[in-house]
Formats: sequence, structure tokens, C-alpha cells
Amino acid sequence: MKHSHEKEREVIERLPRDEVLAHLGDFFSVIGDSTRIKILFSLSDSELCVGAICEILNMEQSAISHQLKVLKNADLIRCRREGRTVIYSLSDGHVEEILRSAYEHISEEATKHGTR
Amino acid sequence: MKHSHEKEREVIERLPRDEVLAHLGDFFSVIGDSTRIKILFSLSDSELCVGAICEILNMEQSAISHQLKVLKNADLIRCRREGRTVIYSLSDGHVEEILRSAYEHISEEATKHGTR
DNA sequence: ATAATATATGAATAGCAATTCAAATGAATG
DNA sequence: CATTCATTTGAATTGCTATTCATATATTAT
Repeated sequence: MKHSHEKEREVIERLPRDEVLAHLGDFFSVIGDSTRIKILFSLSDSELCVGAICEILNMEQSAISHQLKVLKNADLIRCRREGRTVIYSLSDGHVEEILRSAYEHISEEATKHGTR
Repeated sequence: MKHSHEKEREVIERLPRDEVLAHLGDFFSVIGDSTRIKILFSLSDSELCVGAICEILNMEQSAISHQLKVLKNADLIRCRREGRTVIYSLSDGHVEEILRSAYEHISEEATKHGTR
């Protein structure tokens, strides 16, 4: 008798709106890149200018600049100009919180599987 | 006088190990896809067989199966076979927690920017 | 105004990843 | 055991995205 589709309909109804899910996907894909993750962790330590970030990540300035733009468009970081340098910082504590939360998740997984 | 590189060195030292950062990036990129997000949210409601997920997302079975594999490889979901159907469920509460946390983040951003 | 420093931008390339298509596997059923 | 149902798999395709290269903009100093 195949199945009733009732359960499916209920699940669909409880699902967040497509727009929200898309936003969520965007958000995670922005932080789902090792370069950007490094930038975020670096900034969680202290605000930094572009040049400093390049040194820390050991990457070309252009690449960093492009990724900073992605992070900025996602409102995860902000910047202010100071003379000819531009200083970036995290835009709020929420991002850090999510990073830490996932960081713990990863660590737990690691210890569980002995991947240490 | 350029700058001292001291700050940079300190930041580098405090950074989690590359391996951990890579793991984190992987983790977020896995959930940084709207299809997989939908699957995860659906499963947070109740365990589901593949066919049901296809109906809920209105996508081809093969595509779903491929994505389920990705989620499984990342240990975000697990499955058990029951007759000829395979039933998927979230592997632990941690994932849900991170999803909810980000969900709130997104919601706050939305209200802040009036994007509602 | 010119040069030097710091950052941003646009176009091109190259690598990856999501979906589709076709076929394979696994389990139940006549 | 042949058939049907549920799911998986591999290969091909197509679209996306990170990085590079070259160039542009902005700020300060000479």
C-alpha cells in the first residue's frame, strides 16, 4: 500500500521557510571554507589589518581581500579605515559562539574516534 | 616602520591546529548546502526513509542518496535498514544544537535588517 | 604632481561539487 | 528464480568558487 504521505506533509509544514533555509545554507557555506575559518579565528583573537591577515595565513593579499569581501557581505566581519590600512574585526559575538560550539563538536568527535 | 610581526606570531600560535581548522571547514561546508540543510531539518523532526526525503525535498532519489552519503560520511546522520527501506536519522543532538544556534543567528540578523 | 604603501577589484583559470542518467545491488514476493 | 520495490553507485555534465594576475583606487609623504 505504498505510504500515506501524511508524515511527509507534516514534516514539510514544520520545515523553516525556503528563504530561511537558503540563508542558513549561505551562512554555513561562508564559514565552510578553511581560509575563511582561519580568518575568523584570527579575528576572534584580535582585530587585524589586511596585511597582517596575509602574513598569518601566508596567502596572497588579493586572495585575502576577496575572502574578506565574502565575509563582509555575509555580515560576519566589519572594517574601518585607519590611514591607509583597513582594520577588520568580527561583527558580533554570535559568530564566535557558533565557531566555538562547532569546535567543541569536532573535538568530541575526535576523542570519540580516537583521531587525536 | 612597517610593523613588528609580533602580534601576527601570537595570533598564529593561538590558532587551532591546521588539522582542526580543516575539520571545522569540512563540517561547515557539509551543512553549508541548502539540500543538506533541508535533509537535516527534516530529520530533526523525525527519522525518515529515503523515499520520504525525496518527496519532502521534491528531488530525484539519486541526488538525495548522494547527499545522504555525504552527511553520513561526516557522521551527521546514521541509518538502519528495515526490510527494503533504509531509515535515516540524525546521529546526535549536537548537530541539531548547532543548526538551531545558527537559525537564531539568522533570525536575529533578519529582524535587525528588517528582512522579514 | 609623483612616488610609495595598503587595499580592492575584475577577468581568467582551475579545481571541486551537485545533479542527472544509466546501471547495479539488496530485499521481499509470487 | 524472475520480478518488483527501495536504494546505491559510478560516470558524465554542468555550474560554482577559490585563487591568481594585472590593474585600479585610496591615502600619505616627498
